[in-house]
Amino acid sequence: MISKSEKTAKYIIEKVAPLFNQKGYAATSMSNLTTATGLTKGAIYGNFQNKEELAIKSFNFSVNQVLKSISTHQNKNKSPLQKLYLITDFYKNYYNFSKKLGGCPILNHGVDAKNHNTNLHNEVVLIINKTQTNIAKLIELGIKNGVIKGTVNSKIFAKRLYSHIQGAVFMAFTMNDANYLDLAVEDMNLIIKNELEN
Amino acid sequence: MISKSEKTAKYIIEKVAPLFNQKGYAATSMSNLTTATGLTKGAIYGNFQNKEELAIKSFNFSVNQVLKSISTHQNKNKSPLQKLYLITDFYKNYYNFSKKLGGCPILNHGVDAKNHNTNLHNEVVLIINKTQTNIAKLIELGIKNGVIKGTVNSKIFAKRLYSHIQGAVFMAFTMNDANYLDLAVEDMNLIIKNELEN
DNA sequence: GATAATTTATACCATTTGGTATATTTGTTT
DNA sequence: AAACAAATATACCAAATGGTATAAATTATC
Repeated sequence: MISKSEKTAKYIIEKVAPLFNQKGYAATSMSNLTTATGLTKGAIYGNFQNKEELAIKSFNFSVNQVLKSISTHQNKNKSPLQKLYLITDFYKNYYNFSKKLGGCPILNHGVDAKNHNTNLHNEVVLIINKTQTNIAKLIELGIKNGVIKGTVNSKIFAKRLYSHIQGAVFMAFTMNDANYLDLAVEDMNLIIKNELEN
Repeated sequence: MISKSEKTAKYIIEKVAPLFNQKGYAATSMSNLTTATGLTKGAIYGNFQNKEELAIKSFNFSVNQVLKSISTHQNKNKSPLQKLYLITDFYKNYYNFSKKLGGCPILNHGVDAKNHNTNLHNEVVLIINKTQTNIAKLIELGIKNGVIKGTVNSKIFAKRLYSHIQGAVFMAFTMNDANYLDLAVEDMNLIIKNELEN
């Protein structure tokens, strides 16, 4: 049984997550939150300890939207190598996808939280590490299966891949030009082919 | 002859630029500016129309620090191809370099200004376009000189290169790990060698 | 349907916000 | 040094800040 407050808490997060994503932690005011939700401060503070807790839960909500969508996309193929290609393929549409979330939560909170909220920033670092670990695991599995070269350093490759992606995400949003993502995906696919494939 | 106010205006910008860079436009308050400068609001508003003008001039100050340093670094070699390598080489130390500025002004303001100040954001776009054009020009010159393949699309290559760099900058700062820059530089040098060199 | 418990709205708090008008200080010219 | 101009400090503004105490309304239990 889902309680009333659990429902409103979820409702608040959904309405508020894009705001934090766009404006950042410090620049998102309580009045921004009340107008976005149509609720009052009483309702918000009744469901969350403070602005920080709400911001962190909102960030995790946004990130989960991304991670779930990547995961679904990856289910199209069983091979670890093909799953890597499905990651890059996912980012082809990431500009439009993340626009609905108010931009890329990793990029935006990564830059913003660094100087505004340590706990939120730690959360960003956690997610990045988790994602990179998942990429590294795919590579390790590919090596085990014999489809990926055994000489590849999986952790280093994951860092390179993720860095490459986030660069394109930043450029796409800042320049309002999704082509940066297409170019990066092309690059990454070539790198995967040349460096990973056996 | 340099007037008193010109001197203080410069002084204010120098003191204030790292703040805007770190905290972003909206989250940097007037009191932040007065404590950072040791001056009062009267002095600041006497030299700048408003917060926006100060923020834009601060951004341009920070960016010029970067551009000047790249330019100096590039003077080490005349060849357009080698000048490209000197760009990637510059970014090897960019983590420590830009830390002194309060982080990468392009990255930070690119993300922040997008949702806080249109004029400031336009300034960021301008600088990125300018930088990419300079890279493209180097490539064009290299093609003319016969050291770079004539088949290369200079503008596309500039986008790829810049995107790659900024991704590493973002990751280095967010993860507090300068190694991302080393990895990206390695990647880019290889791409330059394989795709550009005749 | 009355009572108790949970959830939301209201009213308020001291502090801070960006910005301005004016007073004071500083620098320059004669 | 007097008079003037330029630059900075002070005092103030209404509005907004994050947060809280409490009142009102809603929901759940019996």
